[in-house]
Amino acid sequence: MNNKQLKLADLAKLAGVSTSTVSRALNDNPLIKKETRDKLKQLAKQHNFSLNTAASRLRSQKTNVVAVIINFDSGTEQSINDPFLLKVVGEINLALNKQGLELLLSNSFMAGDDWANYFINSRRADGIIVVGQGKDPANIEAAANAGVPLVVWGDPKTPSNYPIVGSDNFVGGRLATEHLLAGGARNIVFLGDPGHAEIGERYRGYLAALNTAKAIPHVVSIDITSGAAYQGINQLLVAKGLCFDGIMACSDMVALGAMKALKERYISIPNDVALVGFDDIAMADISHPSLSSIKQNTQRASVLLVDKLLAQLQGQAAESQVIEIKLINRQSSKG
Amino acid sequence: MNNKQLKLADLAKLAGVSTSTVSRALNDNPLIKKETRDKLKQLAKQHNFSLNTAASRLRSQKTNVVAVIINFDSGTEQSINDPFLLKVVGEINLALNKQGLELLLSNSFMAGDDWANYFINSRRADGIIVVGQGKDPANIEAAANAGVPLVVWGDPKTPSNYPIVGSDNFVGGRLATEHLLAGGARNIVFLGDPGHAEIGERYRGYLAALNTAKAIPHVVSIDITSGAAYQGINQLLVAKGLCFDGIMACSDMVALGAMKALKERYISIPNDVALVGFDDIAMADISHPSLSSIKQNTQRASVLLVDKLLAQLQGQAAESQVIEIKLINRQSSKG
DNA sequence: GAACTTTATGCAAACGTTTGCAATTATTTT
DNA sequence: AAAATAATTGCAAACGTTTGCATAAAGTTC
Repeated sequence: MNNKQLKLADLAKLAGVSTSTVSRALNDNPLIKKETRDKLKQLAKQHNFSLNTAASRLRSQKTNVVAVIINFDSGTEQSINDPFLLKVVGEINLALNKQGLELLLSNSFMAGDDWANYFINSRRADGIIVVGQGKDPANIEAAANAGVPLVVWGDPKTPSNYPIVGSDNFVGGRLATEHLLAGGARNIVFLGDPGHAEIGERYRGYLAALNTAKAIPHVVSIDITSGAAYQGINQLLVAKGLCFDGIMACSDMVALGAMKALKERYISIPNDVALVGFDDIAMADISHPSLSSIKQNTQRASVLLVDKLLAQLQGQAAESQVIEIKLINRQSSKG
Repeated sequence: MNNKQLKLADLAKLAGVSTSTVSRALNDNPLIKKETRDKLKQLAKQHNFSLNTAASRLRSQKTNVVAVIINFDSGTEQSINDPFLLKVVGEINLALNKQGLELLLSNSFMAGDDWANYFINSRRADGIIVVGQGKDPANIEAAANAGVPLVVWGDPKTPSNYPIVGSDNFVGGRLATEHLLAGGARNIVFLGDPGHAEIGERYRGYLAALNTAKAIPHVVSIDITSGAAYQGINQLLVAKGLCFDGIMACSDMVALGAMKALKERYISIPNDVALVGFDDIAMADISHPSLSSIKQNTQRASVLLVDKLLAQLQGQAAESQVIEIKLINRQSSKG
């Protein structure tokens, strides 16, 4: 369309002012008289001008970009398809945009192990949001130690030198388990891998609740996928029969996989086996029977993540923070 | 950690060569002797050096970034939560990474209406991938007309001056409907909004199949959400009773919403009502009964999208391309 | 109305790469 | 061994902003 790309200097010439004035005006610098600012902004819009971010970033040493890393465990089947993690990314995107920041979506494949280097030294981004603690916090710690502005979605109770925002997974696990116990379940299976940070907390909550009720724990350790859950419950049923009357699943997708296995064998939910998931994804409400779940307030979490990152970018400290959780009682468990 | 950020000039001094040599070496320019290249790369790694992308982009006028825009219809409830769209974004991310490109995740809120200006003139990205055609192609067309390298995930049969990669939605709609007819259904409801480009094609495929079979169409137009589908089917049942024996849903999430409404009323699936969805998301296999669906090969599509964008970046033309689809026959329909 | 403060603008030097061209060195040819 | 060619490397000029400092204009105070 434009045969030649307009630059700041051209705009300045058009307006009969210096480039510094235009630059300041477009950045809304109060050093420039209000009416001059408005006039120049108008002119810029009119000529379809937009600043060259490369030049701007080079000079100002600031990118206004935040890298979001989806931190999958390698060797796990939990994939880019996990609806919950993707939902969190979506919410973070909105929260960032609201602050005028952009989102560079990344993963360990691209970023390698040295995140400080890849993102910050290279001026790709000003800070990092990590979604998911994973099993091994080495990369996160290394980045934090290198002084990178960084926040993590994960379990906020984990000791760390970087802020973690997330649900109180221990309480969530305990709440879900107490709910199952209250419904009359005595033999409750924990379905998930306690080796994973957040899930481990949910597991300890589960243990605590069982302990109080003097019930016996039983864990079926699986990947965080519905397929693995389906197989896990199937195998358990084949091997030991219906030896349980409750399942506390580490996520909704996992719960739904288990639900399928139960339904296929005409095991009544919640009468024979009661079931509680975690996350409260859209499908929890749509499944039949609908799935009781621990709702995580991802929207609030995303806003907090961004706030805390912003604080760090301005040189302030930021603390980990727990997000409230809520048990959503649906048909899969006895209210 | 490092109290001072290393730059190319420092590295050059360390190695006793000029900055141009280091620059060329790190970019693997064959002008530099192989062993010098290797030595310098080694040195860079050892000193944890990484290029300043801002400077590099400014000078080379290339960003190696691709903007991905999730193109929601405004006024629609289809949201950032849609698991299918997010899955596509995930796959695109992988495909881009494989080519050494990075993904800037964006949406209409951030980018406004003038995408050429916001992304390209400002040197935020080299090209754009739009996920979803939406109801109104004005923004896409404007960008394409401005000469922006651009590809779209959508219905490839749509006439356009930009390449669209996607499934053959017409054939998909026809296939699904024929499958329902073959199972004995005669009164098949189309559940979805035909005003949306891709869904419209599915609808026309549905009509074609019905026409051949001399069956009568019936459309329930709803938003692309499971909640809307649940309500839509519920209202239909209340108003007219069980006046249908098949549902062709415009997406799996929609189909699952409908399924819930049916199950709640003890309408047998597939005996009373057979059901086919579209997308083949993970939940289709996990729901009970499992959901027959038209599988879209998103992985292949993503690779093609990236290839075609790359072609444009190199000044070559690229054409729209149809991706094969496949009917996945599960329990929700009579095979 | 001179001395001072406040407000508004311009000058010019960065920011850290990449790259056309020139210069040097090594290799081959005559 | 000189001349010609090929293989490496270095010089220095961009790329388009932002910003500290200097300057000019306007307003205030005594």
